[in-house]
Amino acid sequence: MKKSATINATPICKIKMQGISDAMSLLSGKWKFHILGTLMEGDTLGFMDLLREIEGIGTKMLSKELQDLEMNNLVTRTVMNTKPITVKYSITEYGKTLSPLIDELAKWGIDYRKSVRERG
Amino acid sequence: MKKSATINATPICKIKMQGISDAMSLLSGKWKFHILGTLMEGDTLGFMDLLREIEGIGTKMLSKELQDLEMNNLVTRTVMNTKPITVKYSITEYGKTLSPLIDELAKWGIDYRKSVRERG
DNA sequence: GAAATTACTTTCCTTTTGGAAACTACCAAC
DNA sequence: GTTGGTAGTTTCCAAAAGGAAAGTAATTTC
Repeated sequence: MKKSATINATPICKIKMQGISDAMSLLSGKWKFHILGTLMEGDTLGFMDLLREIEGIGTKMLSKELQDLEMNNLVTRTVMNTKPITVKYSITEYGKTLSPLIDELAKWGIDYRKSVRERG
Repeated sequence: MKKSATINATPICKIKMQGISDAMSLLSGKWKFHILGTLMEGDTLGFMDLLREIEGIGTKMLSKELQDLEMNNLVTRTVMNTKPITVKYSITEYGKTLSPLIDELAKWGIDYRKSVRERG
């Protein structure tokens, strides 16, 4: 008799695994959590503000990631009627639902660093 | 006066951002959460078991990701004295600390899918 | 009119990631 | 001795991700 999947074949696990895949498809990449985390702290920030806040990011990646996040309704982009024009980015209400996840991630990372230091 | 980072320059934010980077450096990639999630359900599983449980993964990626996870003390690999030899993989106690994060991720992904369906 | 600021986009390049298929190696069953 | 199961490794390749630098375009300041 040929063996097949048993654990992940249960409906509950299948849904959970798909949830993981779905979440990762929106949030993967080097910068998304940093951008979202910064916008959660800063509420509304301009493009150059974000560029300055997020250490190491370049204009191309920032622009591309913001577009991705906007498409997925996690961030809003508003062109202000100023001279010179400015653009403000904010996190959406829906984007704010990521707050527990981002906090968990940051917390785990901080604890991990501690645990490595303790073990040496 | 030249502007510089204000939000992420605060010590608390710097630590948080580093936490995010640290966590992501261990957990990035297409398969790690799936492997860890499966091992949390299945407790101890052989290589072929994991290959069967995790839909879509191939031997190369499974092998490589398991090595990564083992190196970071999230998974243990034990060669059993059976004939033919079998290998069992389990999640470590430390690996289990990822449970809240994985649950958050899965939960958010499930909710996201729901919200997309509702909006159409 | 030259420099600086806002907000990007484009191009070119390197690195990383991931997958398919084939191969190794050991052992058991038939 | 051939098939089938264990547990991988290796090779070869394609696609995705990411970065540096230059370019675009509008306006304001000096």
